[in-house]
Amino acid sequence: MALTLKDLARLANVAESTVSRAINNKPGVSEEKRKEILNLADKYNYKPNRLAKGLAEKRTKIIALLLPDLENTLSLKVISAVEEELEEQGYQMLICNTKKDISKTENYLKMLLEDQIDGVIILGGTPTTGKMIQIGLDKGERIVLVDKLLEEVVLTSHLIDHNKSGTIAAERLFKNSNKIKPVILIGEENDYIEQERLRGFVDVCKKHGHKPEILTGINTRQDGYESFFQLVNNIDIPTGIFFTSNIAGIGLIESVKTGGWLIPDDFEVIGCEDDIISRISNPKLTVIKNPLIRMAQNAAKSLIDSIRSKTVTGEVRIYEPELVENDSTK
Amino acid sequence: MALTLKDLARLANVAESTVSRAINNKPGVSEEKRKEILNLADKYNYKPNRLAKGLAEKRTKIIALLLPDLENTLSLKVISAVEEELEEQGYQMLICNTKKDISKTENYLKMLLEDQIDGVIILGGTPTTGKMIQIGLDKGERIVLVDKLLEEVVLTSHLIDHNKSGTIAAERLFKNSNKIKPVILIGEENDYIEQERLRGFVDVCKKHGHKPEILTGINTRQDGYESFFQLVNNIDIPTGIFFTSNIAGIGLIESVKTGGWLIPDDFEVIGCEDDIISRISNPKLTVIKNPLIRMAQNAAKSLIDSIRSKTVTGEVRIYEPELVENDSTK
DNA sequence: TTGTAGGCGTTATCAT
DNA sequence: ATGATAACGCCTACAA
Repeated sequence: MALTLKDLARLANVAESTVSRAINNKPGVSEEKRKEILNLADKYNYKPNRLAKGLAEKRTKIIALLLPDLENTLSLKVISAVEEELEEQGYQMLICNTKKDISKTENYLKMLLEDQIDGVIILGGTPTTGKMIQIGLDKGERIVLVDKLLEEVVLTSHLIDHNKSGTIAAERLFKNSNKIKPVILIGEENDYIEQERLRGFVDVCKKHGHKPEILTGINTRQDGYESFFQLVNNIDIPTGIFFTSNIAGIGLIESVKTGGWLIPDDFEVIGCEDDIISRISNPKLTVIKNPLIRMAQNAAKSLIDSIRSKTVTGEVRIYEPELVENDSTK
Repeated sequence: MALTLKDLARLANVAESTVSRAINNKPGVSEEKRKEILNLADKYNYKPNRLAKGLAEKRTKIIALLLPDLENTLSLKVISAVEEELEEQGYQMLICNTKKDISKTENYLKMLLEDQIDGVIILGGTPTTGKMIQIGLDKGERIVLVDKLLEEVVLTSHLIDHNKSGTIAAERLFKNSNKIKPVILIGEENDYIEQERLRGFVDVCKKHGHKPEILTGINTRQDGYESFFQLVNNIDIPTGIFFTSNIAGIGLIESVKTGGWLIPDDFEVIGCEDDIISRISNPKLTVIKNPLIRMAQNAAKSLIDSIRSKTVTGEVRIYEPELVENDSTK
């Protein structure tokens, strides 16, 4: 069993409180004693017990990261970014795969309330209820949102301007010619993010005198593959396609190629997310890149800041997506 | 602030110890009182404090997952599998990205020693020292290894027969013809896993009267792309290539195609790991698949088992890789 | 500057 | 079957 603070006190012939002060760099100890105690602590490799400390201080230096799922590399990116930031600050991270199950989220927020974790980062796609929001309010800034819009309450949020993704994509497609036929493939029709992208895309198309063809429910590779058949009856060359799921995009590209068409000559396509899929695809995809890593880092930072300072900013930061040009556009 | 056990005791007009017994389903409470207390607990939504419980019981229901990095989807798979298993058992998971830094590993093992976490799962690639091993011994079965061979000490381990990966790959390449020219591309030459794969591959080649061409240090896409130039001087058709890095394999395939050769007609290739890369690749890669998810699940299970039962098995389980046939072989 | 003592929320030991 | 009470390891008034 490891050394405790009490042991250290005995060894140094001082009271526990003195050791505590020395260890935590708090005033009220003579430099002499502090040095002595610190040396002893070092010598015996003393490590404070997080549990006891947490119990006494009502903070644990652990934060929870709530994710909608653990399926795509996106989650990994966020995990990695948050972990790195937290580790630097001496915090630890609990992963919660909500699988979009709302009760999991609730459990973690309860832990927050009970001082068993210091804060929560919620990634977009994680479901929430009104009840939780109240908790968020009570606890002020100990919840931060990443790529998740919550209208009912003001929480520190790091948001992506998804509308802009749509506009950037459309504008890129019209860059070379106004005569390109615009198509957009989205997933869940009712999803806020997808709606924003769609809106941005449609708006720019209008500006160019076009009304884009809109295909919804395109999530999987198979969906993407089959979506081409819906376009094929009245094909106009050139056609420009923006899809919000890269894996669906891969499917689309396959069927475009199978049909004997060329990318980017006949079809120009733009994907969402600069990931392994877009980089491996042939041709390499031109994509709209979201600064997720930066967002996740900042989220972790702002969370820790607010835990430390106990201030409530309710700050909302908007991040701009950007175009990454590759070979699927000309 | 949430309700405590003490509050509950007051509400029920009983002693704290009685509430504790009731809550934890321990004997020594009349059914009558137990019902009453449980009802109260439910009504007031009582949740025991993990920290206090951990402090008193000397266990935390938290385990640490030590990873070499958070770069590839492999880590995500393991995280996901372990998380799922633990969640079912009421455990939580702390992610530790060691970045192959040995001191990080040590910190977590120290936490183990200090009862701040209940167990550790170490994934292959994470560095360890002799000192830690001693800790492992002291603590018996609270450490389990996944795809990591530790010869100095007997710990519960879940290992992959990487040698077999090599033999399966080679045998598949020789399946259609004995005249195929075997090539193997590996990464770090001194890595145990890579050596095993190489050994298995070479052995089978020998059996077929061949001595394979061996290229080492092939890790990145670029490496893979360039590796082809090393073969190109004396090309024999057909050639069969086994690479242990899929991303390098993608590079190789690109340069094969660029050279005007066909896969699988001229070159048959086999990769390692059934992942997003192998599935998206064109042609879809025939690969050696490792049952990592199953291993990770079992590791989590065996860890919890040994925590619960406090028994030491030192069990070593070997998992067999298997061939997944796709379109990069004929 | 230093020490004493009570508390954080729970479990466990010993009486009753 | 119950209830006090002392741990668990640390922090923090308050006192000296």
